[in-house]
Amino acid sequence: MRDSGLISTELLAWYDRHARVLPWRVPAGKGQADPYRVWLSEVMLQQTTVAAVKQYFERFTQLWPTVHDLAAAADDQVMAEWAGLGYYARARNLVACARAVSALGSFPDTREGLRSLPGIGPYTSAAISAIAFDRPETVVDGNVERVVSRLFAIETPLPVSKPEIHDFASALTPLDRPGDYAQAMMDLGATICTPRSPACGICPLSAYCEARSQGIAAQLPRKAAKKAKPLRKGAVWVGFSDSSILVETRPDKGLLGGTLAFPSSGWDGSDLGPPAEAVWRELGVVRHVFTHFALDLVVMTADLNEAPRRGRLVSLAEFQPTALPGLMRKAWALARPTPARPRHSVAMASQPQTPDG
DNA sequence: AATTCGGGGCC
DNA sequence: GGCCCAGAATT
Repeated sequence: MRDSGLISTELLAWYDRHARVLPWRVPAGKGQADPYRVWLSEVMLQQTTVAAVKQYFERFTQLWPTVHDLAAAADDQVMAEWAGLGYYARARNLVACARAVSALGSFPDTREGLRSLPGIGPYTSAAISAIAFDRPETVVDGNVERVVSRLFAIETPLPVSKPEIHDFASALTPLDRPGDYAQAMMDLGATICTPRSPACGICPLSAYCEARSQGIAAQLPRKAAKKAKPLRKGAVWVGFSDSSILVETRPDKGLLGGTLAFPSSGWDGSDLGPPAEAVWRELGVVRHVFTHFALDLVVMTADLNEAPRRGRLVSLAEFQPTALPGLMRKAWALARPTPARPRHSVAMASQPQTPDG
């Protein structure tokens, strides 16, 4: 059963006046979106804020203007350019998807065809289908979940309410301008129907909002309680040899999979030792918070005189700290040779350093 | 249905 | 310090 259309009509009218200007977005009525740019932005935006994505999107489209360019890129370079954005399985899937699409010749133009590609799930397949191909697919992201939960005053907590939300969202989706409509819902959620204090006073849908009439908008959607994050501990070893530094590429599977890193201990039960025999000294502790646990990582350093058991030596001239994920950048910040803490200084006393707060 | 995946910005 | 973010893949 499809909605009468009042809500989508009101929303599209609002979007025509207040749409956000974004690097991957084509203004309404100004031509058709490039599926490659839509796809790239959607993957980058998975669980990631618009502000964080912007610079990465500009960089990627500059380096690789088409899906064929990206398909031809080296895995290591893509991983290096993705470094810092998080959820690195996205980067590995990005390359795999680009190569599959390049082999096909172009992006599939249906939700089902897109859904079969690596890294493209229920949300992203619907979003690309709607935005790039103007198909009336039901696009449900975190913004839509919030907007719909409030419009219909859905009290069932997430994620149990997902099917119900999808049904309401499906009924709202218009046959005309579904791509603009999908982006309008997300703009509304991002700028007006916000999580904590929604701006109902200027919302174009306030007259249709059941939660607003009940005065409970700010309390929806309800969510299941979250588990507490455990604190794990580990060590990372930043070894130097002449003008080289010891690094490794982490296994594709698991945390920080496929990223450039310094050799580290396990921090989930496994117990790897130092990557080389050396006199290691402690530089401090870095704390890093992941999605499901926090980590205190002791940063060790040494000058290496023997061949390392694992990892590889790369010259400091070629070493690119920007290719490191966030956690390893913190370790680098402690271990990095600086004028204040030179590597080879006989004058430097071996005073213990205080862990950063 | 629950867990595993990052990182930053904002209250 | 917790919450949220244009979620997907795996179990």
